[in-house]
Amino acid sequence: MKVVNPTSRDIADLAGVSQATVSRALRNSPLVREETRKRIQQIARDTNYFVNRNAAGLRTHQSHTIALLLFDETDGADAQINPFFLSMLGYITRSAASLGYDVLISLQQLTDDWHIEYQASNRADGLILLGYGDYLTYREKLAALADANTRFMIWGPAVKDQPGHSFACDNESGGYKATKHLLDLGRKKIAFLGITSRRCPEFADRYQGYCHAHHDAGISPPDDLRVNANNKESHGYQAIEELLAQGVEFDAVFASTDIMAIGAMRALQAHGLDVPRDVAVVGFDDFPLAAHVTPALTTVRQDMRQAGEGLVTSIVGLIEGQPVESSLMAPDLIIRKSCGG
Amino acid sequence: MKVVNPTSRDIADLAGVSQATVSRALRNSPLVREETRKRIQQIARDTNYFVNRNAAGLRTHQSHTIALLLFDETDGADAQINPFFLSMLGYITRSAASLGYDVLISLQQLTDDWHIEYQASNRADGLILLGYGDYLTYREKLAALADANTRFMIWGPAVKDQPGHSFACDNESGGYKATKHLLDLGRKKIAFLGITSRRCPEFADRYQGYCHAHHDAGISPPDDLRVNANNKESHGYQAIEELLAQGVEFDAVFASTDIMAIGAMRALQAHGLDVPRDVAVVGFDDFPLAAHVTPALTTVRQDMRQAGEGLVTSIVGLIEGQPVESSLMAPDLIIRKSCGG
DNA sequence: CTGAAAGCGCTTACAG
DNA sequence: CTGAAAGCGCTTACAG
Repeated sequence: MKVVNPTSRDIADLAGVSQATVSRALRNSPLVREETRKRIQQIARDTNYFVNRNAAGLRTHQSHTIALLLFDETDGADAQINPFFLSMLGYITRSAASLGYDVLISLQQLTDDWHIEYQASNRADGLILLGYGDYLTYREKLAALADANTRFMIWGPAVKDQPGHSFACDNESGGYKATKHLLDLGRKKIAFLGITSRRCPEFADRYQGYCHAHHDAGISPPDDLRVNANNKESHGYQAIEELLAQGVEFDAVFASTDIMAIGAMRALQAHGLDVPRDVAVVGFDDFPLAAHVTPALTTVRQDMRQAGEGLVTSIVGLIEGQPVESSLMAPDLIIRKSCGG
Repeated sequence: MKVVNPTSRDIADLAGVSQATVSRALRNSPLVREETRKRIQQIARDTNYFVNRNAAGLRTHQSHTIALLLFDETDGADAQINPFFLSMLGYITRSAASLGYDVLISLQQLTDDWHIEYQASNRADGLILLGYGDYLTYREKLAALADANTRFMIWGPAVKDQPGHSFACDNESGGYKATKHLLDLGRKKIAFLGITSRRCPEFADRYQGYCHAHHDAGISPPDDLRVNANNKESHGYQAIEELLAQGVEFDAVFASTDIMAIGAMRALQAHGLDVPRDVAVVGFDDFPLAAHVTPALTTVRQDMRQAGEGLVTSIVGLIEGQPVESSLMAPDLIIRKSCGG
């Protein structure tokens, strides 16, 4: 009973059956008699036998592994991952496990030459792409992936003609809710922080929601209150300083992400302005910090659990040949303290 | 030039050499002539060929993969991972990548039957174990892992006779620094939050440091100020309520983790006590929230980068047969606002 | 420096 | 229901 690294052949010898029968028994094939199957499975358990994944994978051309590719436009020095994406990780891992898949993670610079390799090398059956980045660079890579018949799911809005499938929250609706909330509270001059170009579809969609809410309120969205800012705290900070330096008046800020919102709050506070009395602030994401800063940040929550599970279900669907549609989930406005009211 | 899923044989045909030569060329074997090697590598690039990992792994009995096993005593419902461990993830992934290893992640309940399987199935060459848990349950599992000749690194203190190797910060020194800081600020009655039993060696070590600092100051550590608490915000909260309910006096709190510290701060504030004026608070970990709560938390920082890299270097060393020692890194006291001073 | 050949440990048609 | 056999795509002794 004591074999060092048992193979299915060892189990077969122990059970007095052929190796093929062991293989069938362990995969619960109906072709093998129940009594035989149970006996074999017991022996496998007793000997700590586990099917060699490399051998099985080589035969079946499957790895039962999903590669999670996180990319970020951050500078390579710091290996800190955007906490917003990190919070999805647990859900992704768990739902992958429940469907019988392992999760391989990889951090990539957006500029890296990624990664047809994961699937081509049979390390993963499919990819989940997570990150905010420049859509134009991004898109080229997606096309290359699609060309290579790689299966992948993108976290992000379904952009017209974009290769592959995606899953995201309804960013426009989120932007609308955030802005309407501010408007309903009587705020008149709402600054928008984020990139509005089509290079960043999620931010652009949030901006669309912002505009839409203004129009519905009979206001045309003020152009001088739109500040380009990247998804970094320091950029949120700078954006506010710019606005202040220009002497533009504003009584609210809608930041495209919580990270920017927090930078913005700090800048406001550093300049002696009270949040929310002088300036109300809304973020987007509801990342872990949001509830803990002072004042607690009102924000648009994306349900990370739904996101993680949706992404995994879809990629597994793609892998297993089921039809998959890109889809959107509805975000919720989480009202805390940063808008007063 | 257009092959769908090329194998080394396809590359061989294209290059007019044998398949063996392709294999050698791609592994940069000195056995193949430079000109030949370059030509083959070029063809591989042009055709998007990547070595099939399953086949290579089957031959070599290596996966070039590290499994990262995160376990937590949290209830399974919530798949949120302790942000402290999450912050190590980026560093682990990057340093693994730089050494040519992939990272597989898995969440486990401490009660799960883990995971000889990862190595036995050839999915991973070695394991990194990350989590706080009950040492007694834990230890049994470690012994099973060691029995199965699994290579693993534990994040945590090297406990006497514990199977395997570990890497951690010097928890006792950290506890000492935190407590001495409080004592130096004139605090006299310092509550300790955490489990002090040997079931939780890291917390017990932090407590040792706490006692040690008291002794060095000529004080014997007060026993009625020691409250058992698990690594959850709610437990930190409850611990303070208990102390308050009992009417024990205290002017400072040393919590074994930032998570507990934050729960403690909230409880204090909820009861109208000012932090740090009435009660100073120190945490441990310097997890992402610590700098952002109000007042910003003074805490003992464990260098996550050093931790991640240390863990990876060690497990790769173990995999590649180099001698590896368990070791400790020095933690730093990060002074912010929660102790005044 | 290169090739022919064996074999890693499985899965699955094929035959019975 | 079970077994003998082929073959997945590599790596690496062995021979030249």
